[in-house]
Amino acid sequence: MTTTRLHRPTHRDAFELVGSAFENGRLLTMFGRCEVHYDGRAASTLGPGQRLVIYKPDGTALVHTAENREPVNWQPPGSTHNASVRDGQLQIRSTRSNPTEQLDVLFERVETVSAYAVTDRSDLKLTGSEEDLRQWILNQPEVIEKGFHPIATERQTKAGPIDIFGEDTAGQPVVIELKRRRVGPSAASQLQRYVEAITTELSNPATRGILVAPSITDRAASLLDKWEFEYRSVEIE
Amino acid sequence: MTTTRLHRPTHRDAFELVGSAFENGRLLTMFGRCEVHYDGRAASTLGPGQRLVIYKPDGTALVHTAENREPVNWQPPGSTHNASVRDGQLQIRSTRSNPTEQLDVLFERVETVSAYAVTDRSDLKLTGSEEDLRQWILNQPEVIEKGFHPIATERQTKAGPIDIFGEDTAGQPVVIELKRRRVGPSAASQLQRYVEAITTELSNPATRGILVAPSITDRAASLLDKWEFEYRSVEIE
DNA sequence: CGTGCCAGGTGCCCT
DNA sequence: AGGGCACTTGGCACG
Repeated sequence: MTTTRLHRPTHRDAFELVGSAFENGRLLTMFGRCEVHYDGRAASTLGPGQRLVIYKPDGTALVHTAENREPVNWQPPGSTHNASVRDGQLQIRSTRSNPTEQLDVLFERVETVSAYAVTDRSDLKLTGSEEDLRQWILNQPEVIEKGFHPIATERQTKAGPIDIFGEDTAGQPVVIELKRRRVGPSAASQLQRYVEAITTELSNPATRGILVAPSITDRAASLLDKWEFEYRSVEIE
Repeated sequence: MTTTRLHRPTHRDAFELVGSAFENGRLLTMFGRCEVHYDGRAASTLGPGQRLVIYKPDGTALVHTAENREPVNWQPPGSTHNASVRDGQLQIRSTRSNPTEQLDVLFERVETVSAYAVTDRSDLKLTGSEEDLRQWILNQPEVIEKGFHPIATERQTKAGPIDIFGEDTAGQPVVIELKRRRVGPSAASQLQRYVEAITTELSNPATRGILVAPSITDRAASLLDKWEFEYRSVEIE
């Protein structure tokens, strides 16, 4: 049996199903009126209301309202779930350590519980990431400039890894920072840290910095300007 | 009736329920074997497998597997959902514009569909945010240093808004950047941009920069060192 | 609307 | 385990 469902169960019945779902590694969804208390990295309280609550076999807990992509409360993977019935409420506590945090969902009334056995899966293939942008540039270095020669990706520096490190026709070092979408000041600062690290490491003040992105804000542009860095507009394919 | 459920429905029956759920602003959950295609800011394909799919009345779509907090695929709020039956599959397409993107979920088999009417709600109260940290410091400026005098929060500069702007006992300007958790190089750079903006604006090279956070990485510390900025360790309460 | 930035960010990879 | 960073980041507040 791959699916077990209860409609308007007693707390005791819901408790039984929830407990066995946790034991057997089922994916669990619950809908009902509940309040939620979180304490850990921050602390929060969510007053009574109807929510969709999801418990995953990997320890994830999600509390969803009718709005937004983000759960209003959650617990990350690696947590352990525990159900109990007390004071006329079905309480489900999700706990983890490092950092220590716990999520309590207290159901006043459970409308629906469903437990699913998830066996069949396959992985996501995604294109259009920064990694794809990098491959595209490595295959056609001339989109940076004529004669640009890539030497390494993820080249390590004291300031962190450079997306693409290379040389121009004059043999001068070139530091390239890639972004798959419109960038602001932080990307310019990031490039600056890398260029400075390379400049110091190679003792070569002629090191160039190039920011590659589909577009750029005014503030980012003036930062590049100040540091005499360059910008290449590259549309994501 | 607040909840409608179908177990192993025909595509036609599922289509009817899904369509009316979209029309009536219901919260919808579906579990079944499906494949997913996304095209928009990036592009992705998810091969056949069992997933939990959620459609919210605000236009959100979420495709969850049995692992992780994040949906494997999704569509943000503001999208519109549309169901159809074709080629023996139940297709649900979620579309939005600006940016243009679309998500197709193709159910080969629907195990369960549930539509919930969500009427009862209340809002989240959260404590321990950066805003709380700011208020805590404004109430006790001496945690920064004896005689520190806050003048403004969110003070605007050419580089962006300063968390707390103030003066020390010598009357010198002080720029404070707050972080609620351990910080890396980007926070140091952020502080640097603000201090430079203030230094320029006030023509006062004695402007001080202070980073306030529970802890700090080595790289961030050496950046602060280089720029002669200071660091105050403040535990979140 | 775009710009900028926080988030209980999450997830991935690397050391 | 910690560091650094990308992410279809999402969400908010402000100009």
